[in-house]
Amino acid sequence: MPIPRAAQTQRRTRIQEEKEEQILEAALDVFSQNGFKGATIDQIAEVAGMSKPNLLYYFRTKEAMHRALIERVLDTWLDPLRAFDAEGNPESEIRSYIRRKLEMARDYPRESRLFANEVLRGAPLIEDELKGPLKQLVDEKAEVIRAWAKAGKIAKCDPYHLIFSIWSTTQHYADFDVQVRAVLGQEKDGDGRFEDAARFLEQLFMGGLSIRA
Amino acid sequence: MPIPRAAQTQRRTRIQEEKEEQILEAALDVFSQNGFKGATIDQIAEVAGMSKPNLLYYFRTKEAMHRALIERVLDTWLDPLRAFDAEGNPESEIRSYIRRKLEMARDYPRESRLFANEVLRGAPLIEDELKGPLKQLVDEKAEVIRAWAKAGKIAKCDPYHLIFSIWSTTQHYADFDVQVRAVLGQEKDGDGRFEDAARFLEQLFMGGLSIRA
DNA sequence: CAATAATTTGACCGTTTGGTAAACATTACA
DNA sequence: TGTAATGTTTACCAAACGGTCAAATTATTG
Repeated sequence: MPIPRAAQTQRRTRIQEEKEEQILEAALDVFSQNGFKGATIDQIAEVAGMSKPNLLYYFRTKEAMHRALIERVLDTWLDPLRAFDAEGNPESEIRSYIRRKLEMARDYPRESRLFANEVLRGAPLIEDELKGPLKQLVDEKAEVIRAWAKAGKIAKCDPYHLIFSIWSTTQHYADFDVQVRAVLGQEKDGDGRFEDAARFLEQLFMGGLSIRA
Repeated sequence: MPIPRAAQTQRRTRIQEEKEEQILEAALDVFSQNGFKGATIDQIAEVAGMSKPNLLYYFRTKEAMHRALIERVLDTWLDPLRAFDAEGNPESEIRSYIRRKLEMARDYPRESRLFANEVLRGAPLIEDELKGPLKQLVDEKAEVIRAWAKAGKIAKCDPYHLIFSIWSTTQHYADFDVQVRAVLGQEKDGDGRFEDAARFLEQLFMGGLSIRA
């Protein structure tokens, strides 16, 4: 048989592992910068260092590539929120959640932009993920926050919007990086802006939740 | 002469005004949802209710359309920040800035997404605007905030990151609307989420800046 | 109303794009 | 080592795309 596509085989060969990894790495580069429609298979193939048909041997369509990429990244993307611990104390939990999210914006900006692009155009590929697993996870953590508020450990506030605001403020430094750099100017060009942001955001959220440091 | 392009003429006819308006309105729809590369001229023409060559009679290229659109929108987009008044008192100024930005996210989500798309892909068209006029405006307002902090009217904080955090938290409700809806579920489907968001954000920023309400 | 300028359209063009077919090369394994 | 499965490449296709052109239509004005 001439066409046993990689995706159809039962066991994955060493080559499959390597090449798929290579492709997804390249795809992350291209998709995150140009969005789904803006990215071309040729571009991804070039970055991955292989021919277009070879690439399509591993992923049958552009959409299949995008889907595989997003699903893989989504999983690790939510790790910080999953680490949010009901048993811990509010201050350190919220503090470290902000810090982790900010570190992800600094260290994995492509992943952040990939999501931003996807959500911006209506999240056609991950709608179910958002309404299902994501909502469930957020519901769970929102309950934790609400309990903290009820116990008087933090100020009463809407836990959902608290989570949204942590997401947005931290991811801003990845998604709007160009704008942030432009406004801050060249003097603050290294990763110093992340430290400043961390300091500010801690102050903002600790104060906003009436937690004195 | 057969081709006196609209853009080249000295005076604008009534028809030119109307059609260019029509086109930019349609372009806003399409560009904001699909990004620059993802949008097609045919799509815009269809939404605008005219033929593709007719559209290209008013804007010679897709990029010209995009540029015209972005420049026009950018101007009104910064109005809330411009309204930021050094003479006013910190509490009401920051409060109303947040409120205005949130209203814009609610009432002009397409404009917000247009920018998000543009900045996400590196802002090739507005790089100069960002580094010039925008930076200048932000610098100016940052100085106002810094003065407030120095006078003890608000807590000491990095004014740039304060502005970034207001931008990100408010625009989040336009740019990530799909995600917000998915997480909040259907029960909170009307514009109620904006009121909740406004309440939360006021609490967050007033507390974060040590302003008691 | 005539004539000139402005606007609109259908047909078309070259390029880019996502994807395929089939021949060729390599690897894994009996 | 031979052979079947896996992997790679060259050449190609149809559709979509940005944009052009000349002809037809409509609006403006002397």
